[in-house]
Amino acid sequence: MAAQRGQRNGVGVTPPAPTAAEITTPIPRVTEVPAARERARAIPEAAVARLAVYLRVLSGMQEHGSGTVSSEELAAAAGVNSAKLRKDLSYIGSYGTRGVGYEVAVLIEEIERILGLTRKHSVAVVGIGNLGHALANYGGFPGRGFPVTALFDVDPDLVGVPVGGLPVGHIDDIARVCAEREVSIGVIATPPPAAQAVCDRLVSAGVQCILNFAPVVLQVPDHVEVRKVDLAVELQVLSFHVARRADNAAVLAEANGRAANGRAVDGMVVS
Amino acid sequence: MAAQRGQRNGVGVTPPAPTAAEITTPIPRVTEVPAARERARAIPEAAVARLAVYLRVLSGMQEHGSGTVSSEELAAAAGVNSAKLRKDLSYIGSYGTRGVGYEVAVLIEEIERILGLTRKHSVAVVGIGNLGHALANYGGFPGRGFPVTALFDVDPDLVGVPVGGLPVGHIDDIARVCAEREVSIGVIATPPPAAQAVCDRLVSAGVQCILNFAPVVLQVPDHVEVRKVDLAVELQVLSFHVARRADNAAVLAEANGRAANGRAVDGMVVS
DNA sequence: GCCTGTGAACGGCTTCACAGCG
DNA sequence: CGCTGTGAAGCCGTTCACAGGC
Repeated sequence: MAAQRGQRNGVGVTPPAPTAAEITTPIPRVTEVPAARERARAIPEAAVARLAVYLRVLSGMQEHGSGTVSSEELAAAAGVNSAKLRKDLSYIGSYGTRGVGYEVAVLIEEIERILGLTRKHSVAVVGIGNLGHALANYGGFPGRGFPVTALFDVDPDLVGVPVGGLPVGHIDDIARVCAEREVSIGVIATPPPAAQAVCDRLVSAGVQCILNFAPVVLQVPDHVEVRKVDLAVELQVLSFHVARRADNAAVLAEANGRAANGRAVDGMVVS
Repeated sequence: MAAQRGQRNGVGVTPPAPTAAEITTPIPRVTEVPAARERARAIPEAAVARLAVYLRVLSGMQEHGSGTVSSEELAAAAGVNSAKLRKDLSYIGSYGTRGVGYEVAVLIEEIERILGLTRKHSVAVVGIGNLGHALANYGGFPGRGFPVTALFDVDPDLVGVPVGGLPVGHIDDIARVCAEREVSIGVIATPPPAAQAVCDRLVSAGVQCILNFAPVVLQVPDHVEVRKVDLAVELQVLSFHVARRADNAAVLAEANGRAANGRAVDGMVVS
């Protein structure tokens, strides 16, 4: 995956072009917790994403009645190695028992706390086409905690039509409706040309987190967090691997032909 | 986001536990191109994903009639810094002109070549629910080059029904149909419990690249490439940022209260 | 003079390996 | 003795800064 992250906006880094705010505000204000005082906020983004995966695996284990897991078991189920898993868990605290493992219920609780899943996050979906429909019908979104509370589109024929039990609103009402329903996450599922404008509207409406399905690089202020899901990119990355595989196969055929008599390098089934 | 990648299976690295193949195969076969001989295969995965983004931006520029771009312009449009862009492009060769920039047409061609987009990649979608419908209707998939040539589901009511102009096939025919239509990419859009079984079937059918939308960690052989798109994870990562923001805001309110008289750290609008 | 291409420095994530504790 | 928790090492991707050409 692939997340869209802006420049790291580290404190003290000179930005390419100073923003208006920086020029016109003579008295700076503390806007980032000083490194010394950061309260374990040092969880790598990659680890955060994995924590979400562990959480899902743990939920499955809890349903199957497991009370305890070792790092080895959990790691296998999550598709990572156990050292990485233990490191990831160590970022959120020490909730395991040496010689035994982790209590499933405890881990679930702690991960949910860290991920902020104890509070509900109201979601708005903008763009009720094929994808928007699918998203709206997900119904409450994965694992609960992300209720879809607003749908928007420009098409007048769609406005008012209920999708997934929720009537579609007109895009011009974004600001008002998002404020009323305290939307904290905006999902953009519009055609590419509309995406930036929709994004701007969401941002002015106070939405600070955006999940973007449109194949467009969104420009947003520093305080807004964007993650993107880009089908074209995913397919093209896979395409790259297909091509690489084909190339390697060609080279390997040749290599194996040449070095047919002696041992070569190392073995691994390639089909 | 976030790609699912197995252990790096580097040549010469002792695996945690030797596989059956390694134990029972006395004569190893070359299955990976030796480091010395690798033909610029050293493109970081992250760079590959960005190349796909550059490609899209470049296509837009070409339509708007631009013949040339500087690294600065292209980088801005793609949302990265220019150093990274130049580094990424350097992985595929030296196609720029010093003092001038890059020719749009040339870059497009070279990136397409590297990404393997000169050949078509036939796509099969499995699981024709909400999401599957949306994917099938994308019609030919982004930017051409990824024609959807097969749809599958278990539901007998769906089999035979045309979706996006293509009749849905039964899941039991995966192997035959994928072979016939030379499917190189399988897309899994099934409910979670079915995902692993579908994946296994795709793999036995010879599909080596999988795009997984099901919230499940797929277990696949080493030679199969899996990328996953995980809505729950994306939302939970955003949730984490919401929570972090809230925490910081609390701490900052306190900090600004305390240090109200003197300058603090550095400025940046936080809303 | 300007912009590309890239070695080198840097930083952050991953892996290792073992101390620490139940 | 087993498994967690973690400093340290290693590795890889990003950023810097400037040499190299046009």
